[in-house]
Amino acid sequence: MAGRAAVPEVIWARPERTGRGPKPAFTRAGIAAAAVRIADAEGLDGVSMRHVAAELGCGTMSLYNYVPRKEDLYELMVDAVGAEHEMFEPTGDWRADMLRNAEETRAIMYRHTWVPRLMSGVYGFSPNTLRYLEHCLACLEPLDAPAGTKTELIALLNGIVTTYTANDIATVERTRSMPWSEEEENAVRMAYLGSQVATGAYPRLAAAFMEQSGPVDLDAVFKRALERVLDAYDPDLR
Amino acid sequence: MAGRAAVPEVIWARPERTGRGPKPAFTRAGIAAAAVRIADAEGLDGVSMRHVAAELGCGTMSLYNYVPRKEDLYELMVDAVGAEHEMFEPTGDWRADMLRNAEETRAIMYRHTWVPRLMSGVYGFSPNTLRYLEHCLACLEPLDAPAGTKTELIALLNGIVTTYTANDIATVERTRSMPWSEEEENAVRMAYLGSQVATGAYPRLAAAFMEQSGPVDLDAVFKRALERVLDAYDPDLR
DNA sequence: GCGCACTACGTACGCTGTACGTAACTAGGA
DNA sequence: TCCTAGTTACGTACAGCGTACGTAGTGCGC
Repeated sequence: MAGRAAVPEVIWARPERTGRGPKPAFTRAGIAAAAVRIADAEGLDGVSMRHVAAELGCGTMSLYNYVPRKEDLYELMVDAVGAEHEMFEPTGDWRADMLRNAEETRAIMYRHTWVPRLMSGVYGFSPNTLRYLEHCLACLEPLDAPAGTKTELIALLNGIVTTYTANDIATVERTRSMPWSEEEENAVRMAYLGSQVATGAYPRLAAAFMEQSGPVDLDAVFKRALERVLDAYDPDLR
Repeated sequence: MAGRAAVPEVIWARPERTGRGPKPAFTRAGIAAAAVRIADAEGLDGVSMRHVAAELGCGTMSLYNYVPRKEDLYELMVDAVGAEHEMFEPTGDWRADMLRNAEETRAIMYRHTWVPRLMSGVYGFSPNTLRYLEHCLACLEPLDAPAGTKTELIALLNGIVTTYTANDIATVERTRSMPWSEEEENAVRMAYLGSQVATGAYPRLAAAFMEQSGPVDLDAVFKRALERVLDAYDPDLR
């Protein structure tokens, strides 16, 4: 093979196989699936080139025939879960459709808690990302607005889904290799937060804390935020 | 010392020093500053326990007296840049104030391009984070809404800042240890994107691409998104 | 049928986080 | 005042990481 690329490269621009030589034993999809399986089971930190290779049943360095850098493996993983998006027929109600898209993205992240951690490092623009973008634009067809505004809305919604879900999920990933549980960690953190608020150094924060009774319904908060943003882009409400 | 904690721990709940034994040679703030210096200069991947220790002029393992786990070092770093937020006197115009807060967060991220990568792994609730939250609540005092709605608005705005800025910045961090420049990488990626759109597989995306002439003004896009969200929470507009 | 592009993969290097053990130091209690 | 227990400091060591490089074998295109 002799030497990795000395020039930037998009893995999707690489043909999956060229004619010459022995038939490749694996496919990109298969590799991605293996990596996703490991990440789901052991967390993102369990995904090492060695581990993925072992899961596939090949030598570590053989993987590099398919994936030039580990970062590209991440790219493959994000694209793979992107395939879980159901690209339904738009109903004509762009608000409902976009809400559904957001809920689905959220569900994907809950299924694959490592996704948010990869989101801020990955290129974007993988095949499934592009298909999803196209799908969103199809859903937004009934919305009377310039294409630029539509893509801005899509980005905004995706951003909200990511940040709202990421914080909720982070602890799952973080505690995976720890000798204590997610609940224990959350309890300790909440205790600390309570002690800080109780010092009186943050009066308004304290008031906000007092106001809320019982645990926050994250799902409701999430939905409310989405509705607000949709409102902001709805011509019928302005 | 004998053994690290076997129970979850919030580093901020740990007293910075206890009475007994030799005086500590370093402070949390000093350690955080060293780590931030390295991350700014070499990227987040340059921040290793060894490297930070060397920057401080002490043995690697001495660091562990101050920072039980590397993750806590990240916590310190995020808190340290949080101090760069100017906690100005609220003007009474909550929209303008929140816009200013968002712009400042964005500026901080541009100064420290590694921040977004840490955002989705870190606890939150560090001292400076709490101070910032309190400050935001102070800015939102004139807004007539329940405290819950206000915190939701703050979370929403922060989320938008993070996602919008993260994507813009990711390439900087990614290409830092690569033999090619950020511009080269972006050019290659845009070329790929163009080729994909040109296949005709994504007609609506293609249309959106055609519509836009010249490079996107990211700053304008960012500001527009913020304004929309503020609209959505402005009682005067509903 | 030759050659070359390709796959496969073992070895090795420099790096990581950090467990553990030991030596030096100093504040608090007797 | 001295003793001791808790602390700091830090060298060594280990398991694991990404991946550069070299070699051996395979099969398509000329």
